[in-house]
Amino acid sequence: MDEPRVADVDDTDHRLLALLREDGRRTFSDMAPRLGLSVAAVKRRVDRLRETGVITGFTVQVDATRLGWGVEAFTEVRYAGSTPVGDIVSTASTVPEVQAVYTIAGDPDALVQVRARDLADLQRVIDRLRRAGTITGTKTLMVLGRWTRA
Amino acid sequence: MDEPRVADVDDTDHRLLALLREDGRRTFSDMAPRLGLSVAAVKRRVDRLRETGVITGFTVQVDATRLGWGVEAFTEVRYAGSTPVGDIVSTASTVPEVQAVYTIAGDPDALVQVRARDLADLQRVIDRLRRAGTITGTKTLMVLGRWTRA
DNA sequence: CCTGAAAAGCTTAGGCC
DNA sequence: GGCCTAAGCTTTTCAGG
Repeated sequence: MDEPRVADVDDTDHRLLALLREDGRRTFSDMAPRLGLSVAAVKRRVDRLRETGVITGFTVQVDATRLGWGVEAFTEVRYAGSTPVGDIVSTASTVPEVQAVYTIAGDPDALVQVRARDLADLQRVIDRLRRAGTITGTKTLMVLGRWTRA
Repeated sequence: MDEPRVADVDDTDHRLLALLREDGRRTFSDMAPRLGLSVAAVKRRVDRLRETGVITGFTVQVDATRLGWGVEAFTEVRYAGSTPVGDIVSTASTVPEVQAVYTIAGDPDALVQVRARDLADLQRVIDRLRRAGTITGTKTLMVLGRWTRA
């Protein structure tokens, strides 16, 4: 558990990660010629990047709108100083609509990313968040549009 | 281009997507028995989910901290009413540290997610954002901790 | 229209240099 | 890092419901 915070990652590793960010299902034999390496060398690098914790996993990217989850929002949460940080996270993470919880230095205390079916659903989620711990206030930012890298 | 906003996705599709969210490199033959389908049926479903735009792609998940990008923040941006929405997005997206730009209804006008090497780097990014369009103010929320679904 | 089964070709895993 | 081989996976094709 005493691993270095920053792993040794050379330029080839960065190019490899860029290829996998573009398409996480690329095969080793697809990447090998692009990187100027043998197929086995690519596999060894990917294995090493997983072992050193640089690569934490692979996932599918889904268009939530096409699944009927068309409402996106960020809710800023402020709570009493006595509330442990973990409380808001553990409560929020049980709500399926909550995608991410960021604990923040200063004001607000946390930022909660939400994906909801509709506005009534969003309302329900916010109500639920307000019941967690000793929350003193929330402010919800409705997302109109988004641009995401890659 | 006149596709339905919400695609037909049955329960098996949802279970399939859950498996791929867990591990985007799962093989069809790994998923087939878990879904109670043949290998070919799984492939056909994945192909269909891509064609209908439900699956937009596959990607690798990387621990930015281990790559030396240890600072994460959200910057709220407020700008003059005359500034077109696209301006802030097109400017911000040219900054490599900017991970995502969310345009917001109300106040603030946008929320910019940033990954920076250190605080000096973050400062540079915020300065750059402030020079974009006619920005009237920014407020940066420093991320102390994060919880993300999956 | 949907599904499942089989075969060729390709990819991966692991040992070796 | 490269090369090799066995095992496993993907893709296509074909037949059935």
